[in-house]
Amino acid sequence: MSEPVVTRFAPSPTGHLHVGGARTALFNWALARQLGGRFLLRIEDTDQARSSADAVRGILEDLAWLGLDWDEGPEFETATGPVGGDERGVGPFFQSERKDRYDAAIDSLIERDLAYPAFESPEELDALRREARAAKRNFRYRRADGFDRDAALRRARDGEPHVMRFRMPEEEIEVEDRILGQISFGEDQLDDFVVRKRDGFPTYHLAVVVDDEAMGVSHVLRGQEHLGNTPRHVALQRALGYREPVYAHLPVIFNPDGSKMSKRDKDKAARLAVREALAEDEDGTRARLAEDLDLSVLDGWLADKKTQLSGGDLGSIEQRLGLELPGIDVEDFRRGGYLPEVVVNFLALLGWSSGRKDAEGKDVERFAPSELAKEFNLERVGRGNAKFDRAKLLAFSQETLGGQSDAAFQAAWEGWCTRYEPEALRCLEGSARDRFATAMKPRSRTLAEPTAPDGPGAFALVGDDAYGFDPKAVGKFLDKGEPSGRQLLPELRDTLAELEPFEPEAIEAAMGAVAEARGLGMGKVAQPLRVALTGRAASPALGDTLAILGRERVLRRIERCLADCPTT
RNA sequence: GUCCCCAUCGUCUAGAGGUCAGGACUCCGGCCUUUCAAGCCGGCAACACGGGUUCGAUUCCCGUUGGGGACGCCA
Repeated sequence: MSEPVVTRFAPSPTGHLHVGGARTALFNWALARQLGGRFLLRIEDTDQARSSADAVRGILEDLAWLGLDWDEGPEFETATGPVGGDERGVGPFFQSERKDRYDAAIDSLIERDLAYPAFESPEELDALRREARAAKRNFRYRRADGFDRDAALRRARDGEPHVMRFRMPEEEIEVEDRILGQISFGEDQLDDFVVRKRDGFPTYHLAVVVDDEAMGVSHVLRGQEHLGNTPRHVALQRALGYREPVYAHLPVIFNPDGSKMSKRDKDKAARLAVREALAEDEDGTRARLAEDLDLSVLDGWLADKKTQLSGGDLGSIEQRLGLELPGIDVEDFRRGGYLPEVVVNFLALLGWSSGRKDAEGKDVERFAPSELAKEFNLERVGRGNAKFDRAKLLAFSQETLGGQSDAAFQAAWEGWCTRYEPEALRCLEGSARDRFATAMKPRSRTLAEPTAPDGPGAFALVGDDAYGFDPKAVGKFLDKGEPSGRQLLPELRDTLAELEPFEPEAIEAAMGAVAEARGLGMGKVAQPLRVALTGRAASPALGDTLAILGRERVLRRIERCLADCPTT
């Protein structure tokens, strides 16, 4: 009888969930769903220095927002109910709480002389590595020939600082990867890696193997950067008498420039910008950043490119320095106004394709999460790395938004506003808000665009005397013509002042009647009005534009235009 | 430097010996129209190179080149 299917996502809580991690989580989730197995979430917080409770919460939130519900793992309340738990009793799911299990495994290795204490300091090892590099050699740690096991064990027991290293078998290790095929690693490139750190915590390699066994993980789906770790894990499994899971390594996700998309990209960009700003104006920059940042933290971060700042700190740097940091975290896309199902769909296509065509012979590439859960498979995961194409993501987003019902779009948009732009909602009430949302639907690629300062909805959100007039539009539609748009405005104002009801259809009809009475095309009336009301030559349909603003604001704006708009 | 992985339009990809090499995104036209969008129609654009194998290679093999990843007491 075959083992039940269990997949897992095992992030380390050192920052937000980024796109690469989200894709890994998604594929694990989809595979578990497709195979009727369980999807498990485990928090890998064995790095005491870099883990934080905030980061854990952030990752759970991001996962829940994406709709990747986990069957086992930390308990969490989502919009659709609780997720997580420990039905099979395989928890806890925080590695920091499982230390005794790792110790037991390590002890069993030590007893059988499969692991041993090593006393080199990090500095010594560093020197050895540099030396090897300089001599164009590869550094591999192997236990010395004359190693005195008893003496080493005694020194360790006596409290001398040490790590425990695993005795990597001196043989070639073959890995069967479900995506990449057979891969073999020569004995000469494997070394005695650390299984227990100086601080007593297990390393990732040890912990992952122990936990996957204890939790019955059957399929390990992870990024290709882990490929080289696999022989270590396999060797450990064999030494410990564990089952060997199915391995599948996912292609890497790239930035548009071809570099690997990394959770550290934002820090990288910010660090660069801060350095530049510092070079230009040291004191001024420091003063500006000090307003909401701890400068000692900042200096440490500047000095060590492996450290990451919190999202909040990064955000304030972004703001203070007027930068635009690259979006790589799930939260960036949420704030950017993308629907979770759009993000999920797009992520799914980064490395996977259905291979199906529709009736017209077009590739099927739009998938709801539930469809992914049915259709996803390892066989159709590609081997080539993929660039993250924001333009295509945007197109997906626009198409999805446009395909929603007016009510669904509005609900999603209001939800986004409540979280990120509550002010905007206060400018628009009742039917004006409904009309605004409906008018924005085909004009928005994301939920953030309706309220964007230069977006299609800006005209309605700005004060009646706060918008500027585009000189080109004024020249063309207000100043030119016989009669000029400007000359037409008073009549339009008077008509509008009396019009009942003040609604799109009636407005369009009334404006059409004015045009017809004067023997003009609709454009001769609509465009001047548009410019007067919005300052620009482009806006939603005329009736909608006026109805969204409402009679009062329309009249006020026409007056202002007549009084203040300069002639070109 | 060592090891590992990868290679079809600019990007994401379909293709599993014989196809006009298909689709999507981007870009460019056109239609629609009171503007901007949306929508509809159309267009540009690819098998990295060199050897094999084969009647026939985008497809199989080898090499070259190019890209990427890993070489932590991070995960």
